[in-house]
Amino acid sequence: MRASQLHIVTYRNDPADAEVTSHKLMARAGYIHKISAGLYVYAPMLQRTLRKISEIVRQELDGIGGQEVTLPILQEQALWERSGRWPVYMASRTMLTTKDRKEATYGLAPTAEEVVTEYVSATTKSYKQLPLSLYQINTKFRDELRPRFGLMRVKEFIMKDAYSFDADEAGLDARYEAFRQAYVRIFQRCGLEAFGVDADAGDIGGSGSMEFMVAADAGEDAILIEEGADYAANVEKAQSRLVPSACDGEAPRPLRIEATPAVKTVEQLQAFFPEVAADRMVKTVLMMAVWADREVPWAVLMRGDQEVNEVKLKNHTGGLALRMLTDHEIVALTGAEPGFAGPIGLSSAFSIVADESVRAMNNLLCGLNQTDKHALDVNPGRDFPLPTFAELRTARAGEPGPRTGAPLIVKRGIEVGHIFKLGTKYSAAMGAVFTDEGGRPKPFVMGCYGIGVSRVAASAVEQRSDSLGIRWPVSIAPYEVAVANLSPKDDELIATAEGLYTSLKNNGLDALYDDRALAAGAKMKDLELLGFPFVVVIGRGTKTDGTVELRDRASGATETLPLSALVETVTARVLAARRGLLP
RNA sequence: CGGGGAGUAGCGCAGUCUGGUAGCGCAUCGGUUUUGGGAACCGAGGGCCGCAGGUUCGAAUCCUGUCUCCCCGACCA
Repeated sequence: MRASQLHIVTYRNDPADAEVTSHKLMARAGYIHKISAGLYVYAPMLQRTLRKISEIVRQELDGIGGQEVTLPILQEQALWERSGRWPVYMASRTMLTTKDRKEATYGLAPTAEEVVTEYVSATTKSYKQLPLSLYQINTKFRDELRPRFGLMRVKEFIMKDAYSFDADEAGLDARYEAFRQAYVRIFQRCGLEAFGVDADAGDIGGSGSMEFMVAADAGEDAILIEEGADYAANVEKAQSRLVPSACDGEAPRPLRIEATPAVKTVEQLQAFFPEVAADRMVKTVLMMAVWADREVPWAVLMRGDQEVNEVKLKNHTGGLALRMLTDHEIVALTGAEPGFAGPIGLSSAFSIVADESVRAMNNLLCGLNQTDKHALDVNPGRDFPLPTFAELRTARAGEPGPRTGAPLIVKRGIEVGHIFKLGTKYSAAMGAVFTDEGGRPKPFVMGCYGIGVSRVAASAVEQRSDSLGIRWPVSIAPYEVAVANLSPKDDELIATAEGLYTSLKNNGLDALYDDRALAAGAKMKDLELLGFPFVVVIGRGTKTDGTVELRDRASGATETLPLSALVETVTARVLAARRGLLP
């Protein structure tokens, strides 16, 4: 293709509202154009990249028996009521909704478990039709609380969503593993350094789930990694070994109650009682678990030097969402100002749970629901009833990992894929059954598998860019090689450039001929910003000694080659790069 | 939704405090000269100063309301 015929629009300034690299570069290079918050035009050049990513996804999923379908984006409320997810998505307000002329309410697909389960239920009646893996590459909608970072978090995005249906758990395990391996290959072929981590299943639900992360400083997720132990987990899910407190198992001392005027936080308490370390304190975190039709206040007892993990807590409560209590609610429910809640004399309105870190503590310091007072040398079981215990702590970098005890390190990551073992969550709820070998109805055993296609493109930019601009992997670059003639008025050089371009195209390369009448510097800057993996430069040298330059955008290397060797060399390079990305 | 910031030409910004004919750089269009690292000169076009109301002889500027966008938190591919 000739660059002069393409809609290429680049800018010299970053857009003022861009924060992260991929947003800045994609906007400057004209790949995206914002229409409103979280809504972007994908320009023609980006469309080529998205098409290539989609094609890699198709090849790999077809390779494990996936079949492509298209599912409706408009999904009626009644269908979501049957799975029980409508109130969940209403509570988190994740789903955009709309009404038709009959005032029937529809959700705009954030994901499609209900629709695909309905479809498979209606069309799949026998175990002989299983296993079945269906996927689509389609627009998804999420009413994000805060869209940001360019294509990273948007209201409308392209997702590949796949769903597997098996007769039993063993089948699901096999399917899940096949998808996991396909995902590894997909991200590798897209030129991304991605790795799998243990993850929370969130609103999708199910028994097991793994996220695929691209390491990048701009990533919104924190991942804890136990080196040498094959353990990596999203901080939402990560565990660590607890470092014991000095007070664990101490011989109980008599209870004391001290006046602590206006001393509310662990920090303030440490200043007030310098002899009591934070890990001898128990804080009482008050949260409201929210359902569609009710709310239940929860009190969480947590060792003073630890933090509550809200995802773990939400899962423990079974609520659809969590929120902080208002100051007014705290006073009404505990009888004390905020900052003085504690397990002693706590209202029975609260459901109470303690983190495992509290289990062995004795002689601890905590609140007793009286303003401006705290209790010391408190002993669980003696001074307040033993609560149930659960693992609710947020694991932190530096703590010993759960496998070998090697210290956890933290990395930032962008979530590009997520796979889930759903089991029978949806099929059982929606009555989606097949007939098994014994002639009995059984719910499908399901898995679901997502890849953020547009996010993959942004991640590639995020992970591989340099100060000059984007560096696309060969496999997903809009064009693999650009031929740039720096003397756009020299007929001889024009002919040379066109000849090279045609030969490269005839060799099956995805080549671009940059025939735009730009000054040499401007043209080179532009091609570097746009991120084509290889650039062939024709100019003065071509005229004087019959050489051309071959530039490798990834390495920054420039080679000078005789004109006669150029086509063969570039073709070999591109083909090698394509192969290098194959597993 | 809570807290902080911003809306002036396609993009990046100044002007607002202290009211008085709307500016700069880049981009765009025409012309001449250029052509290996974001060229030079000459000329041109482009604005409801986010929107609505108010104060004033006069509002980008002051006041009120409202919408939008960005940043920090909860959500997720």
